[in-house]
Amino acid sequence: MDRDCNTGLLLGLGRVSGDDSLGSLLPPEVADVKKKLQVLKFDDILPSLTLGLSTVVEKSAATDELIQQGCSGSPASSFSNSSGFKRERDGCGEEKEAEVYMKVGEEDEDGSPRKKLRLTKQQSAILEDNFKEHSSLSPKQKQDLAKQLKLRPRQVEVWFQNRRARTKLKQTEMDCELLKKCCEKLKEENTRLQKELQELKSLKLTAPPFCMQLQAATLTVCPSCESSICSGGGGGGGDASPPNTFSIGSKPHFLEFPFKHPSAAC
DNA sequence: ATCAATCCCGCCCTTACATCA
DNA sequence: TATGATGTAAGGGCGGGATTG
Repeated sequence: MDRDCNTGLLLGLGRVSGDDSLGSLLPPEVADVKKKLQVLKFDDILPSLTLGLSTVVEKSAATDELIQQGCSGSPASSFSNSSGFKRERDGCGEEKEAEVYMKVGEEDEDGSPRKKLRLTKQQSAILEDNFKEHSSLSPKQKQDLAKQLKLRPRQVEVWFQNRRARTKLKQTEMDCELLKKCCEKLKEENTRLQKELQELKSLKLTAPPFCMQLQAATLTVCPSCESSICSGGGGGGGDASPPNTFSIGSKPHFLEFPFKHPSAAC
C-alpha cells in the first residue's frame, strides 16, 4: 500500500523530526504525509498520542441515556432544532425519502438555524456494524440503511464519510507512532556505529600489530566453495573495502543481512 | 473516435454545535 | 455558572471517473 511507501520515504529522508527547510524539495507523497504530521502536531519527536478505538459506540452509558431521552420526541434522532439541508443529490427516489425525513430537521419556533443532530446509541451501533462490514456503501445499501435508521440517505453518507476520516486519522497516528520508534532505533544504531567507528580508528592508529593478529584470526573457509577467505583485504572478490567477516564486538544489524552467509564474500 | 459538459462520489478542510471536565 | 477542550454532524470545495450529447 502507499502507506508503506510513505513510511519508507520518511525513514529514508529522516523526516520525522526537526528542520523544515527541505519541505519544498520533498516529493508530493512525502509532502502529503508531512502535511498530515503537521495537522497532528508532530513537529518533533512528539509525546502523548492517543491510540485505540474511540467510536461513538464507546460513549458512556450516562451520555447514551441523555441522548436517548433527548430524541424521545423524534423516532429518528435528536435534533435540538434545525439544520440547513441544501444538498440532496442521491438518486433512487431519494428526494421522496428526504421529504419524509426532512421534518426531523425542521426549524424550531424561533427559526434559529443550524442546530445539530445527535445520533442515538442504537443508530450509531448499527452504523458501526455496517461500517465494519464495508467502509463504503452502495446506493442501495445507503438507501436501506437510511430507511432502517429513519435517517436521510445523505446523513448515512455523511456518517460514513466522517467515520472513514476518523479511521484514517487513527491509522495515521499509529503510523506516526511506528515511525517515532523506528527513528529512535535508528538514532541509537547510528550512535553505536559512530562509537564503534571511533574505536576502530583509535585501534588502527595505536596498535597495527593487533590488527594483523585479527586478520589472521578471521581467516575462514567458505562453506559453499570451500576456498579460503582472508579477511585482511585483497582476498575476497577483489574488493578493496573491508570484508564483512571482519568485526569487533557486536555486528551492526544491517550487516547481518544480506551478507550473513560467508559465501557472500566470494 | 474525440471532446466538452455534466453528474456522481469520495476526500479534505472547516464550521457549528453539543457535551464534558 | 462560565469556560475551554473535545467530539462529531454537516457544509462546501475540489478532483477523478463515468456518462452523455
